[in-house]
This record gives sequence, structure tokens and C-alpha cells, in this order.
Amino acid sequence: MPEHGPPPIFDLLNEIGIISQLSRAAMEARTPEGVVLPHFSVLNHLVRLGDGRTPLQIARAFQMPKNSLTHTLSGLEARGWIEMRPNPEDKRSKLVFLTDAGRAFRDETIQNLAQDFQAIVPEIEPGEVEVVLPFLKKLRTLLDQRRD
Amino acid sequence: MPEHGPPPIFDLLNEIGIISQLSRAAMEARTPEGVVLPHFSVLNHLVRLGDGRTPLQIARAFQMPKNSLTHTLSGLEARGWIEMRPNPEDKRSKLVFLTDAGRAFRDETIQNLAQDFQAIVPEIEPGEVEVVLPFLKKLRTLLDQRRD
DNA sequence: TTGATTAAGTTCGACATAGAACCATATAGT
DNA sequence: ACTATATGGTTCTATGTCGAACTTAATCAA
Repeated sequence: MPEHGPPPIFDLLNEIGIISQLSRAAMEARTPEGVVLPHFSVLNHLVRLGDGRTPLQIARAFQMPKNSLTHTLSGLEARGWIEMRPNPEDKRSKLVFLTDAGRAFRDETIQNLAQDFQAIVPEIEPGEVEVVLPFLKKLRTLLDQRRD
Repeated sequence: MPEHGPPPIFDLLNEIGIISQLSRAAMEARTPEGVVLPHFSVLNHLVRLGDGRTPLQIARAFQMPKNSLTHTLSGLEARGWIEMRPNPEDKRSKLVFLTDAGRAFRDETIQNLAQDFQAIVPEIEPGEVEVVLPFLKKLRTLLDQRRD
């Protein structure tokens, strides 16, 4: 009777946690003092999916508590990388817009990181990405559904 | 001329970061007040690879700064889940041992989490794990080598 | 309309995390 | 042997993160 240990999901999540740490550290090493991964992530999100979104939409996209996002946004605004305007459709709400400086910083950061990941990118087969990325998205969705 | 965006590794790391957050939250919801993911991870590590290791060995296994681990270990010790003994081979160093309570807590937590992940586990094909887990290990190694 | 409930954002407090400086011991170079 | 340097671990400090409570506006019920 095989006494089976924890299911493989534990290994997966463990590995994922470590990679997350490492990539955050790598990213923050390439970035001005006090600029942290979520700053970049939000800028990137706005470039890719379009700005003029509400903070809550962004928070949900990152499955991040909204108060944490408030903090991130205030950092971005203080650096002049985003602009917060009132939401004409809801006076409680705001809309987040990128500034030119924000777009520039995002592009520049991607350049730096791409250089930094130069050694890694070639190691990643497109075939692997085709399996791994959808799997991760599925896992993310499952984990997200799991919390009520 | 296709203006190609950031390489897919950005997507991968982004997804990984979110999953990491979510799984940490899921884990900590099932765990007594003040007990945090690294506590469990360290216990699990010691059960699986054997105790009697030095803090630095553990810190390296998790690619975690040693001062962070000091904090984690002191929490584990305060709860009576580990014991720190002097390292007979190096007076600067210590060895970390599991207590019975530590093993019990780790087993119990796995039970709880397994229940919690009940809905997720069946969604994971063994074939997927066979691709994803080695890929993640590779990615982790690459990221780790990249920092000098 | 009025009153109750929900939703968007912010503020406050607690704490895990990590860089820097530090102490004690080990190792290497001469 | 003796000094210099490197290593294991802790302490100090700063800060990102998140739960809880709060404010204001929207929605819903009657």
C-alpha cells in the first residue's frame, strides 16, 4: 500500500513561488530605487490592454487587493507615469491613464529586462510555452474560482 | 514589419507571479493566525529532504535571503515545530531539527490543503505535470544562474 | 423620496521581507 | 603563528503588502 505523499500540485506551487521571488528580484535590480514589480506590471497592463480603466478593474486583473493597488497607483502617479481622472460615469470611481513618461519608462524597462533575459529566452522552446502558458492560465483560473 | 512586443517570458512570469500570490493566500487561509507560507515550506522541505540541515542550506534551497530565513525559523521555533542545535562541525553554525509537533502540523496542513485543492487536482493531467514541472525547474535554474 | 445595502477607493495598523551593517568563527596566505 | 579575508547567523531599519474599518456614491426596496 503506497503511502503517497502530497500531490504534485504542491511541487508545482512551490516551484512557482520560488520563480516568482527570483523574477521579482531580477526585475527590481534593473529598476530605479523604490520602483517595484507591480509598478511595472500595471504600466505594462495599461499599455497592452489600453488605459482609461478603473483601479478596481486593474486590481481584479492582477487578483490583488484593491488597497494594495491604491498604494501602487499612488507611486506611479507620484512619478508622473500615470494620471488619475474622475470617472464621468461614476463619481466614486476614477480612471487611470498613462502619461508619455509612463509609456517611455515601460518601454525602457522592457529593453533592459530583455537584455537581462537574453540568456534565458533562447532556452525556452515555443512548444514549451504553448503547453505551459495555457496550463498556468488554467491553474490561475482554478485557484481564483476556489476562493469564494 | 511586425512590431513585436515583449517576449513570452514576460507573460509566463506575470502569470507565475499571480499564481504565487493566489496560492499563498489559499494556503494562509487554512493555517493558524500568523503562520505563513514559508513556515510550511520549510517544514515540508525538512520532512522530504531530511532535517539536521543548516539555516543557510535551507535558505539556498528556497533562494531566499538568509536574514529572511532567520525570521522564519524563529517563528517555527517559537511554536515548537523545530529545534535549533549547535553544529558540532562549525561553531558559527546551527542545525535545524523537526519536532514531533512540527511533523504533525505539516501533515495536518497537507490534509487541509489537499481537501482545499480537491477541485483543482483532478483538472491537472499527469502529462501536463510532466512538461510543466521540468520546465519550471529549468526556468528556476536559469533565473538563479542569472544573478551573479 | 427615503432608508438600507452594496460598491469604489482610501486610511490605518500589523507584519513579512530584504538590504546593510554587525559579530563570531573559519579559512587562506604569507 | 599571524594577519586578512570569507562565511554563518543575527540585528536594525525601511518598506511593500494586506486585512479591517471608514467615506462617499450608487443601487435597490418599499
